[in-house]
Amino acid sequence: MSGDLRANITIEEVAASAGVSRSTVSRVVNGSTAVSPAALEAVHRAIQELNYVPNRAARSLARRRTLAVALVVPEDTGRFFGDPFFASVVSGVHARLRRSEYVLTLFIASDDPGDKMTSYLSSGSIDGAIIVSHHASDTFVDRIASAVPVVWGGRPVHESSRDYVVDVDNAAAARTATEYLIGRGCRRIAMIAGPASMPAGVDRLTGFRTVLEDAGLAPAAIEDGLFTHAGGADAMRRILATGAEFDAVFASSDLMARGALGVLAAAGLRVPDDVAVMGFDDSSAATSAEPHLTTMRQPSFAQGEAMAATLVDLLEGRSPARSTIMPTELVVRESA
Amino acid sequence: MSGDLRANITIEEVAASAGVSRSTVSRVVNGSTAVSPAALEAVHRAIQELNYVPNRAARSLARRRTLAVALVVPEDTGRFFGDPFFASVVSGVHARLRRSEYVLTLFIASDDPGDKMTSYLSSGSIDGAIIVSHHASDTFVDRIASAVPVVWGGRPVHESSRDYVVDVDNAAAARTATEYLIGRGCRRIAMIAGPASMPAGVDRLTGFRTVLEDAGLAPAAIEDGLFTHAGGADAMRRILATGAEFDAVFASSDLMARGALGVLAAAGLRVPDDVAVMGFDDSSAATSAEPHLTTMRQPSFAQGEAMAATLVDLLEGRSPARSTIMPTELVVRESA
DNA sequence: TTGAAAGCGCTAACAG
DNA sequence: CTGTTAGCGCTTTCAA
Repeated sequence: MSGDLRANITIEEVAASAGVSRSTVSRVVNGSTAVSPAALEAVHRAIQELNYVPNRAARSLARRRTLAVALVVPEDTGRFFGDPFFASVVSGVHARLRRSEYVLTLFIASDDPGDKMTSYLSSGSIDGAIIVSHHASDTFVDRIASAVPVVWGGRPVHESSRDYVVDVDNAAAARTATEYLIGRGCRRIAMIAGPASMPAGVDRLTGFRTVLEDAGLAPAAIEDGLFTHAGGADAMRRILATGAEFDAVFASSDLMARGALGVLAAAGLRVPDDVAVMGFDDSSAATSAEPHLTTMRQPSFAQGEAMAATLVDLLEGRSPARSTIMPTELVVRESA
Repeated sequence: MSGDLRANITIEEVAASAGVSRSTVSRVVNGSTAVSPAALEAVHRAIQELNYVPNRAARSLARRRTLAVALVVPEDTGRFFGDPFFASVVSGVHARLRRSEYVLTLFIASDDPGDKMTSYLSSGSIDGAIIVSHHASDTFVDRIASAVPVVWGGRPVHESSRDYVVDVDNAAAARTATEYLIGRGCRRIAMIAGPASMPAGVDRLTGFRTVLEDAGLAPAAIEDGLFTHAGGADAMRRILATGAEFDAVFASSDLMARGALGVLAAAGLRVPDDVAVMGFDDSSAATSAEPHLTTMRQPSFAQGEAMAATLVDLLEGRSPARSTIMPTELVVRESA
């Protein structure tokens, strides 16, 4: 059993069964139009009957493509896997890829220049990559982007004209969130921001600041929550420790908001009565939080699908949009 | 750029450069011993100089193997990605695979009998699989296991003599945890268990019950927390709602324990003063919880490595142990 | 519209 | 120990 070949039927057998040549079978499999209806029909029947599935290695070899794309995850896997937002993005990527001929390989990238990453990439193990969560300090992303076509989930730290990106308008979304808080009567709003090394973190902070400024308000506090649960909790503790007064906290991710919630509860503060809490993402963390989070929804699954679709288009020679901006939406629940 | 071939050098060029035949190069690449020191040396130099990396599709085609293994994730991705325990397992799997010739593909499996999963598996897209988080109701696992060699992370629901599994002694670990709680003076212990459809959930519950029985104690309550954060919180609420008295709660995972912690705090109960809380896993959730969780450590990264190692051995014709039981360890922090 | 033929880059007998 | 010889299963000119 171990590793041996399942005697799959080949294109040759399909051809024989359909009474045509290999070439013709190949043509119908690959959707060429130059096939007579009769042949088409015969081949389809043969494929059906024999349950033919093309051998991917052979195709790959002949076409000089790997038919695989990588989902690039930073070596610090907790950063990625810890956030339910990404679970949903991955589902979307997978869903779209499933309808394509590409498989999704998991690629945990490290910044160690000594690792075999580059040789892996250039050995043609991958036709393209989707890079989702990266910091300014991650140098591996450049190595990857220079080796294969890349689609970015969220605008990259170093933007270049060759980039393809799927994103939301983070600044606008943060503005909407902040305006909601102000509309609700909050005046001393603290922010638990994402790291300054990540575009999403920066853009949301910018949106927040803009609205506050326009309203003639000053941030009650701003702390980096690292986009993690623990980081959000720590940030909340730091804000509490400063003794600053605040009637709301806006966290750049639901995960951080949930971390903050725990600290707030431990400090005896009521949400939303004493302090309103606003999240971002509308990931499953929003509804697993207590109380449920008011948040800005990102269409995570659709974002994943869009990333995959963009990459597939790119690899198949079509010309996808360089930038796909997905809509966000305010979701009001209990926390604010 | 899109999808085109990077003109990689081939085995032929290496052979020419080294002054030997393709076969000899192939032999050294594949570690055959039957090569003269001189040839070995020459080939190695040529490989180095030319920066040769074998084409994986060609190898795959010739060897009739895909050189890819799948990490099987249940369609409900949140179940998997939401738990930091798995982030660590995946890292371990990846780390081990990196030293092999296999790539890791992500395979989101569904129970939909109509999907193309089976044809995917039998089209030889994968040489083997690692299945990590599955319920009794997941039927896809059987389809996978009957198509390719499988290594189970945690004993499978339906055990068969052909299985290879990497696990911890869940019952023993739960016993240790429970004994610790009793030793600490707790007498009314509630449990937030994993689902009855998952072996790990069942085994831990069994361990808990055994110790209680031996001590002449009865469980204060038992609720299913679904191995999720939200499920843990809900379970805690249910326990609170019954009005049962308890001085400790033992959760089958850190994630559930953290969910419970939030509810406890909201209810005004002090941990560990009013109630001791014990987790399981020692994942990052243990230290992102407030207070930090006392828990049973599982060597998650090593478990991942062991799973991958077992699968690689299997695929390469070696005979790995059918069962690898990894050690657990009590980690005392603040919560109990 | 179709088939023949020539590979894609590598492995694996089989001789020698 | 090493080279020769066949493929692995599919795509893709090139003629017909």
